[in-house]
Amino acid sequence: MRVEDLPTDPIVAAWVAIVRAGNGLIAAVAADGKAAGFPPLEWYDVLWELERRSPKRGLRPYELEHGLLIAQYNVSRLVDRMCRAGYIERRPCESDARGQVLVITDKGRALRKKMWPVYFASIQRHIGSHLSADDARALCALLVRVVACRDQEERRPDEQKRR
Amino acid sequence: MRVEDLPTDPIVAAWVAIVRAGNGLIAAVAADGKAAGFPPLEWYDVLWELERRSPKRGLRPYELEHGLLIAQYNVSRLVDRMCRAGYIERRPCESDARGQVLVITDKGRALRKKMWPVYFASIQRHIGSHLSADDARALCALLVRVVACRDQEERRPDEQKRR
DNA sequence: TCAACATAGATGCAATTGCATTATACTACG
DNA sequence: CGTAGTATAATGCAATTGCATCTATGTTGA
Repeated sequence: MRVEDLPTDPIVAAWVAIVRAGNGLIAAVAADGKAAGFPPLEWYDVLWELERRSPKRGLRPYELEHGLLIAQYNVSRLVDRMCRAGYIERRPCESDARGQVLVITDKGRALRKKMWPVYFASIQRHIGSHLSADDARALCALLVRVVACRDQEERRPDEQKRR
Repeated sequence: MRVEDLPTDPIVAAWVAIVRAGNGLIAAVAADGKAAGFPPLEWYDVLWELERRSPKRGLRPYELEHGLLIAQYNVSRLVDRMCRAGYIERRPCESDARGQVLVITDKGRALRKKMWPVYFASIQRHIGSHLSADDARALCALLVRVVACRDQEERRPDEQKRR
């Protein structure tokens, strides 16, 4: 991708650049993970959410849904697969009989620990080798503004289509 | 998304921010398109590539593959669907009997023309209302560096896993 | 208290994607 | 030339996703 190829309207150019960079990076990092024989990138995110946000507490599926921006029916099935693989566990939820609490297993913790160095190296290679720490911070600052604002907007009116 | 939620390592934070922003924006803009009754976002990209890069020439499927970062087998089937819908056409390729040339139809041009204002407004709403033109340009400059460099790397060695 | 409505999660079915492989045509080199 | 190797595109089949709907439980208010 070169600057010259982007649309002249700076906002539209930003849209194209974000989408392209996002897709390209995800594809590259996911490919490294797969080459190492790991399950999908997504599984890492779930394991990480469960591990850090649940010292003993666990997470409700809808919290995963919101945190990772996965559709509800896909959370349901992703959790199925990860339970079947033995990386996480469903437990009944004491405060709400409709719900459940998801907990990472030892096997899940072990997998996450094994995955991280690979993904870390991949991220460093694909991003870190081309941006300084300051560049990276500047990039974050800009991106955070876009996403933070968008969230607020969408959470206000009615909230049925979240993705 | 807030800066405080990002990992402390600035490179990893950039990775998270790019992925989150990319997914979030795509979901938001795609939702607007769907609400307007349009086919998937992806179709717009194909129509646009064909329209601008083919005054009379058309594009080879593998050019779409590289340009839009879609896997070869998915290009093949995406083209099927869009042909069936009448928005594009396959034509035999004169210089290479294995291949074909894709061309946008009048119906396709009309669809793209109808889609653009909707997507443009959506992009403005989700990005433009939160970034100045200069912010947007700065963002592009940073993202382009990441992606441009990554491309070069991956095109060098052997090139089997592209997206 | 109970009816009306909202929320958590699962699921049937169709559409799409990923993976592996195939068919066909081009290219290069002995 | 002829053959080994490579590039273009398609496809069978399994896995995943999207959409619509469903069940069960929680919440609210007359």
